Amino acid sequence: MPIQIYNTLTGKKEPLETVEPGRVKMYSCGPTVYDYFHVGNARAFVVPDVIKRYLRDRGYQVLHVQNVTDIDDKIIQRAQSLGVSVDEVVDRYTRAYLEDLLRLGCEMPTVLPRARDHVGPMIDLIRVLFDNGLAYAAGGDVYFSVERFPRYGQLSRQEVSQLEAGARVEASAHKRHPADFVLWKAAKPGEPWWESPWGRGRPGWHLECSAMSMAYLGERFDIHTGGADLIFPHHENEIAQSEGAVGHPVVTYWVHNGYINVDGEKMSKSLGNFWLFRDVADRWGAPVVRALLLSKHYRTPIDFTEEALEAQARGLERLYRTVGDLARRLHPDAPQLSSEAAAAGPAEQALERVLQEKEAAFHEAMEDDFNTAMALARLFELAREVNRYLTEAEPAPQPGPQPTLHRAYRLLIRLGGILGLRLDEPLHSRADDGELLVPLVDLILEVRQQVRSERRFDLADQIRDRLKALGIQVEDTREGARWILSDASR
RNA sequence: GGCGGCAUAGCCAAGUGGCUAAGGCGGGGGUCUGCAAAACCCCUAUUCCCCGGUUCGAAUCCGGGUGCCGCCUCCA
Repeated sequence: MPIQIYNTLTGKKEPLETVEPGRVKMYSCGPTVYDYFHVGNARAFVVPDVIKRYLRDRGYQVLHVQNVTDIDDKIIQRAQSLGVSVDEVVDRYTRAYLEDLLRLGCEMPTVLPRARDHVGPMIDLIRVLFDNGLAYAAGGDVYFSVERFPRYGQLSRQEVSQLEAGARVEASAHKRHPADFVLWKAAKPGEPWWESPWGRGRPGWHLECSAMSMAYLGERFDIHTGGADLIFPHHENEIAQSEGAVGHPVVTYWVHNGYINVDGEKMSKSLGNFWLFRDVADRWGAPVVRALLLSKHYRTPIDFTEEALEAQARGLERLYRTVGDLARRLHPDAPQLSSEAAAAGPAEQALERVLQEKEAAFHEAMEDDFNTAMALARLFELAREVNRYLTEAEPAPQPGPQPTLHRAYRLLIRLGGILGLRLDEPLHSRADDGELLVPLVDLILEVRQQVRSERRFDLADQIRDRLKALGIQVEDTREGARWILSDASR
């Protein structure tokens, strides 16, 4: 079945048809580097990352461009309030962005263009817009004339006349029409500037995405992503600039993710109700944040709460634990299934069937507009089926091959990987996870096992309780004790 | 004033014309276990905000209502 994508431009799900066969070109609006990013921003990074991973799994080669906005009024303000240079703000938060992006489990985009490195192409673009009669200079600024671009409003379903009537359009003495937007902004004293045919200044915010997307992806590309708050005016203006320059549609599918809410209201910098991703990741673990972002369909708003994080953490623990159990069974040193049982007993055949079923269902979910909520549900079902096999159907441990369990393990890892969840890595990790931790805990548990074999259970329990208080959860199983890092507060 | 979205169990959430309304968390009962934890099993929505309509059949389509949210200004 072809992949279905919801297109904001048409308001419908459409089958994916790429400009070039087998190749997807995707542009995503990245961060403005003036602060650490919050969970709302994180969603806008995770969504294209999952789209990319899924498309690649389906055999597409994906070229992904995600910009870094390093020219912006907010950066200038931030530099002033911190009393440091603009360059320093840009440097600091670009670094932090990349760090947090990787921690979120996102792959590096193929290209990460910075606005500062593309002022030349932006100026060229303004020239073309002048040539096409869509731009005008006024008071040192250059504006885009929305009245000269008949298709203005197509993405957000706004009419230019209605925009005029609305109370919230930015007024400016220089604008011919209230909805006109700035392409080039004259520099005030003390602000960063670039030379241009219209004097010293800097490009308008919307311009960079037009210039850089076309620079790396060409005049026609497939997918453009961003948060729903960018539909108007950012993406509307981007369409006006790009189409106004080349004379035809540039982007096929416009994909917008829903907001992250706090107490029913949009999480945003201006409201001050934001949670920085790095803070939440410190406390709950980055995978928990990522899974929560994927637990609802990408277009639906998510209310971000402690309760939701808690529920997500508990669910994920089961998933990770299942994979950990499988890994232990499959370890060369571990006691293994007898060969006759592993060969093709009814239990193995049943499990094989389940693996196929769940894999197909996972794909069915993902190809329907990247329904990660449903895909995640199939992953949970897979884990339960594997656990059921492990607890009910497993015969006495003996050496022998276990192809079904190997397949189960690989499938979980692969499907988890499409969602960007590394199920084979620890769910909780800490800054102080040194080389020492693992052998040290193993040593303690070895001694505790000795104590248990002497049936001194009160002492054994005390060790377990004390470790739990340190965030190390010990579980005794038939094959001995196992342990995971968990949140010490729970 | 214009444009758009949402309303499904105690909580979160998938499902957009027809099989038993996914899945997660929580709760109850059980199996296993020195205990605990984990895991597994069973139970936890006769019904999808309300009222009409279309249809053999609707959570799903149409009309009306109520409530909440968003965009129209920087915002992911």
